[in-house]
Amino acid sequence: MNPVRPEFVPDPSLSREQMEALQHDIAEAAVFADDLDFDPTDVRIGRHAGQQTLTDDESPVIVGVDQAFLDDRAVSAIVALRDGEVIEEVTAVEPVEIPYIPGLLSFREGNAILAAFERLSVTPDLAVVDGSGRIHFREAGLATHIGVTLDLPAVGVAKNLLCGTPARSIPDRMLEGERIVIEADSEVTAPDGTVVGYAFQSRQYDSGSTSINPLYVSPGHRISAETAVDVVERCCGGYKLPEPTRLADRLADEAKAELA
DNA sequence: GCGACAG
DNA sequence: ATCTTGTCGC
Repeated sequence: MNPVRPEFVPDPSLSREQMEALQHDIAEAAVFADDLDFDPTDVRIGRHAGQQTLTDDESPVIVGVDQAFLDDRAVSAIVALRDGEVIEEVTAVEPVEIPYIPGLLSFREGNAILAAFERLSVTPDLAVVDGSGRIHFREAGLATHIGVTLDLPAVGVAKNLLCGTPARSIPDRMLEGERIVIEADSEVTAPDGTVVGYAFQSRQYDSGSTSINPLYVSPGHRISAETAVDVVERCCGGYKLPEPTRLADRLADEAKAELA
């Protein structure tokens, strides 16, 4: 698929000010409420896979998106799943123009991701992107940028919190399935207290001294914070990361190995 | 000025 | 994200 909003395609040659201005425009175009063409409860990946009661073409197509890097090149990988089964895999390699800058990640990785989407033949119902969505200084993280540019429902899944404040302190050990609201604070453009995402414990050990950290889930586009977590939970299959992300991560590593 | 900061 | 073997714990 191709950009529906070409004016939002990330241009790494922009000045920092221009990048931030574009993010403000993207945030205004973003929809942080459910506007999905499928029923979230029909997402059955991981442990729910195969228990589908819908016909194939009624099951939502979920794509996982992840990147790997080699020198000054970014490898973007997309894995499309329907009812827990891989139906398509694509990769794309693009040169990276700028270094990693907190808050401007989409300008570093965005073009590789969009190039991969151009190679994708199926039309996804939802994208699970590695990184933040609305949990971002200007409410325009990678998942939001990609989602709005393609007008594709998207959720952001990050392993660390970029900004925002947990409604209650995150304990050393969260219980599996537990959720803690992440609210906007003075560093986020949204009014203080706005729910911009959730800390979500997708997996946890039964006991012991070691524990797994939660995921930070936030809406990217056309989905609410609550539904974003619901669908991510339905995408998990016994591991910390949702299955679409794990598969895309592995595919990106394999594609990277082919480059070396 | 200080601290904080997805991948 | 990436560089990397063994190793501690379940």
